[in-house]
Amino acid sequence: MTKGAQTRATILSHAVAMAGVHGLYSMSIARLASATDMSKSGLFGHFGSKEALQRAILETAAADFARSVLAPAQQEPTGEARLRTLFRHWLKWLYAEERPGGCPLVSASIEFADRPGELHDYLVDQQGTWLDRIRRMSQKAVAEGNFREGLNTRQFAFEFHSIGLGFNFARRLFSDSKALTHANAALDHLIDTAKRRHWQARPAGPRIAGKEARRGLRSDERKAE
Amino acid sequence: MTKGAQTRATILSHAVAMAGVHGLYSMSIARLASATDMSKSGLFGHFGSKEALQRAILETAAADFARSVLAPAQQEPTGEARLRTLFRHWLKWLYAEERPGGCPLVSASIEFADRPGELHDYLVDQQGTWLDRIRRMSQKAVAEGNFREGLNTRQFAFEFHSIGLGFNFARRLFSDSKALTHANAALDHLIDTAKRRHWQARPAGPRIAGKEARRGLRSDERKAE
DNA sequence: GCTAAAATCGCACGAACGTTCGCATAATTC
DNA sequence: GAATTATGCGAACGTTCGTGCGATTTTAGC
Repeated sequence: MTKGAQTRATILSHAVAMAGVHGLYSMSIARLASATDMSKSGLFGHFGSKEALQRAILETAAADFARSVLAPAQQEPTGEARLRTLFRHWLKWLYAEERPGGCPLVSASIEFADRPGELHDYLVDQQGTWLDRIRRMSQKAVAEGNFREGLNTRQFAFEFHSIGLGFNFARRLFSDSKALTHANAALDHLIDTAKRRHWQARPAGPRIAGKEARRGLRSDERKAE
Repeated sequence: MTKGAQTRATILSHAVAMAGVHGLYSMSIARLASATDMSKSGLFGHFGSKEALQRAILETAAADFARSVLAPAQQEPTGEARLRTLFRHWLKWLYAEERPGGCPLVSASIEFADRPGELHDYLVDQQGTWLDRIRRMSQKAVAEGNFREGLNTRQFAFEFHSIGLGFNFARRLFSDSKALTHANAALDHLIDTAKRRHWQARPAGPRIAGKEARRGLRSDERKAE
């Protein structure tokens, strides 16, 4: 019992790293077995199928994420401070040197975005919860009066999340050493905008006319949450 | 000659779609052959190796991208209008109904971010050029006086790119119908910020103290380009 | 320390993979 | 229209894939 759970944990630790580099689908049981000094069949017995292994990998990654990113933020006071702590730990999680391949949840989400199945559904749920958590944190900052009233918190969560994706991309593909700086500056922009009572009221600059102006996207920006 | 190039194009058209869903690595020649009503060996003969096929897929995608996204923007006047047109066509490209799996270049970049080889290098180069193009367009807007002087155009390109990644993610994984609205609103935020002469000078709100304030990331924000 | 259960192994399987090769047929050139 | 080249097919290759099974070793409870 104890032994089984222990090897299982060892396997999954290697598996998360391997899935990050090769992807959940391309990662093979034989390679994973040789990385953990086990036989294919011995390793296989712990999961019963490859899909169960993939599922376990995602659950392991989600648990790590909760421990490394969510938990530290939960110990901060609510509002802006908690959001900033969340962001900081998220970036650290996205680029952890000991885990090549970046965030396995992000990689898997891209990999399974258009492939229906259990893994797809799990990822939609997991990532949806993550985005909603960001939204609720920003909503809390609104309720506390730090962020402006009427802030579109879904929009806020979208932009918050986008910055992390941009960081993940730049840091992993380009090894861009400035990515962290860019991401932090982008978060500052975002939070400043969330605070400003009327972000539309800027020093009047030349505004281009034509079809761009007709989109009228500004309209839903004030939508109550 | 003519015949060969024609079938090759047909193959690649199917291949781009298939690579978007299954990934460049997991996509198999047998499945691609059956999708194009050809034999495995007949199809294989056009490329000589799987890696050459993958490479051809990326080149096809990049050429499509240039035609669908870059070319329309090139016909607009430089500066903000061109950037907005670029963005609009980029979003359309990221979510083209006829091409499941989203942008193959983005998916492949995630897939090969940590796998060295020819494909990795190609993607680094291609995506690097793309980011640099955004940067140069924003630099043009600065030179023309529409964007503020001293704007960190690398930062601008980072944020511009991040919004697209966020859109790609939300639209594909969540089928989020609001993703387009969010992305457009985010671009408006970004461009407004790029115009404002001193974005730091906002109505003073409560600023949290502590370790967050010590990061001092603001310092490189004014870095000359 | 014995025993039942859990964990692991070696081996084999059928299927799918990328790739090769020789042969037929189609397209192009003269 | 004949000669030549380009194009595509079928069958087979060696390898790797996920998975199943019986035997063996290791662990856990008494």
